[in-house]
Amino acid sequence: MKPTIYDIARLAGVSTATVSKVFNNRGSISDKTKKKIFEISEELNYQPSVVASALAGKKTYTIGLLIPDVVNPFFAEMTRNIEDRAHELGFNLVICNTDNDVNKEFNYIQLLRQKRVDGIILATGVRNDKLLKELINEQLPIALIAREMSILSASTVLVDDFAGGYSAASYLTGLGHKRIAIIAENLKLASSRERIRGYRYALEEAGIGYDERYVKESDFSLAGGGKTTNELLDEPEPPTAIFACNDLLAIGAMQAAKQRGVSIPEELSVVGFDNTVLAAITDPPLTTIAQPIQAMGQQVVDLITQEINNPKSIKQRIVLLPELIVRGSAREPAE
Amino acid sequence: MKPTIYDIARLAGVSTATVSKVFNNRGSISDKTKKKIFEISEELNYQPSVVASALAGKKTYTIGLLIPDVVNPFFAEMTRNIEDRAHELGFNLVICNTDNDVNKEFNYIQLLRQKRVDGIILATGVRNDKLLKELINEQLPIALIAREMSILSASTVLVDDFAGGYSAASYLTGLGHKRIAIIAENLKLASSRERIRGYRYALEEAGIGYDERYVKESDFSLAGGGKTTNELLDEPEPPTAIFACNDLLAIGAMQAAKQRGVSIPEELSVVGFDNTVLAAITDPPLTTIAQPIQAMGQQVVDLITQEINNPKSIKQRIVLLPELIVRGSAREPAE
DNA sequence: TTGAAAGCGCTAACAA
DNA sequence: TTGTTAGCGCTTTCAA
Repeated sequence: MKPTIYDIARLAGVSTATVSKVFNNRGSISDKTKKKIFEISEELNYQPSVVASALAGKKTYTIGLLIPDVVNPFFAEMTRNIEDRAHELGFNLVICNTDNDVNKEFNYIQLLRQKRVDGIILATGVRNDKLLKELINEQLPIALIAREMSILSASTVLVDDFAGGYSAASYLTGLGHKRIAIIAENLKLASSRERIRGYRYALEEAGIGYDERYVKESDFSLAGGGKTTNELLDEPEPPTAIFACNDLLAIGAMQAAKQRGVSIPEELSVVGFDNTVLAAITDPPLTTIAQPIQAMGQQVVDLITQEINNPKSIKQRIVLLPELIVRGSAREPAE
Repeated sequence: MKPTIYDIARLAGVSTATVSKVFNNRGSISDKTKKKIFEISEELNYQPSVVASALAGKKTYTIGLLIPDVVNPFFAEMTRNIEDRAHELGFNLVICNTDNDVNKEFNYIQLLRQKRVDGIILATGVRNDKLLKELINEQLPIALIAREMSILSASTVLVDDFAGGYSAASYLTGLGHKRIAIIAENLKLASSRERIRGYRYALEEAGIGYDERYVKESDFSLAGGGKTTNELLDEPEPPTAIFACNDLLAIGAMQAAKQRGVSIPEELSVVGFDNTVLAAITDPPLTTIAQPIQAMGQQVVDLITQEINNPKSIKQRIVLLPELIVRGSAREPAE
């Protein structure tokens, strides 16, 4: 059998309380007993049970992470950065792929509650307001990353989507483009709407009218980006530049354009969003807006652990600035 | 406070034993009490504590997953498939990014033990034999995916690397290539050696001598693939085809070749391995060897849960066949 | 069909 | 500086 605190106590000739104190670094224990306890623990390869410890009122030291899909490079990077920071602070991460499916989200959240995770990080759009309010009432620390949730008073880390949309579009107007299209992922998302607002602001600033024909919604996939691009290029006055609201859409756009013989960036400029690993791999490499994903990951973890350690700590909303990464997929328009 | 089994029992006018039985579907309880218990649980939103349940001798229903890095698309897909299957079977996944670092591996494994996970899936090359033996002795179910570990008697799921190497190389010989190079990730890995062996076998079968100058080791990165490719192309008799042992290396190879004006596939054919999402994104799209990653993920989870549910179940070693996916990065040699 | 009670491994008063 | 002891929330055996 696995050794328990009792075994250690017995062999060291002390009480379990003493052993517990040694491992938790509380109370004052003589160096001599400490040493003895460590020696014996070492020898038996004692692994204190966080299950028992959690039941006795301490934390489980695990955090749940709900994301749509780790295969999506943006979320993979998010997961990595969150996990890194969590690990630094002594927490493990339980990963949950929801595919943005309401039922899965609900199911995972229930499971995480039963596991008594110390907190939940949401990168997925949980639309079940009732559930969420329950969680908050239950005092289960919740933090949001790259997601808005107005009804919810929860700590949040986001990127300034307006600024992102603005810098993408103004980069394109700066290059001299007049017909600039935007492909957004899901117009219901606050982030999409903000990016569009930034785009619009940039166009107006450049004295270019906002033209609804150039604003498209697409499902979140390569194929979706391609399809929408074809629609755009079929217009009588096709755009000379496309700003896609994420890298995958941008790549779909590039592929579709190439397929019909439209060369990039010569005949069509493309700008993406997210700066995932994919952006460095395409040909030409993708000019895109980088989300400071590492900082974001670190921040959510810091916010949520703060709340875990002090339930009445103030909830914060942190907005980080995105950054334009110029690579090769955009340049001045042809004529 | 969160409702406990006592609250439910009291309100339902029964004992905690009865409530426990109802939730675990054991013993025989009258429909009437069952109904009552469910109603009350519903009302209080009772979430049975798996922490307490685990302490009382049941499972934690969580599995640890050690991978080098989720950002690597191959491991992201692996993680996704494993998580999906685990979730289907009622298990959660704790994700651990080790960067193939021995210390991190050790550290994570200790943490997972303390958390009393029901099992650990290893996709990373834990080189600490002593640790591993301890785990086995401790009866902690371990399963390996895409990794060999001869000393270890643990359930294993792998792809037939020899067959993979063979089919990549024989595809290239079939196209008429005579000077075919191979870039492997880490010659210490059994998988690399097997792929090389398959490659060699195909060459010999085609009557082409095995030439050591064409066998290169590279670190696992885009840059590594690029650097190695440059070395290869600098040879007096440069290869007309490169088989890279993973997609990332293959893409690095393509990028390096393009950069020096060598066009793909006209002047240089490239074949990858893994068939990650990246393969569909490059230009030209990458011809590569697909690992049946979904089946592999499912199988490891099935193997490990089998062992979790029945500690003396027989350990298995499952070998799946890879498949050549022809896209656009390889064709007949020029002259 | 139901319940009493011991125990899982640990923590935290409180006492000594 | 160390120990006693009562839980934490659940499961399970045995009895009723």
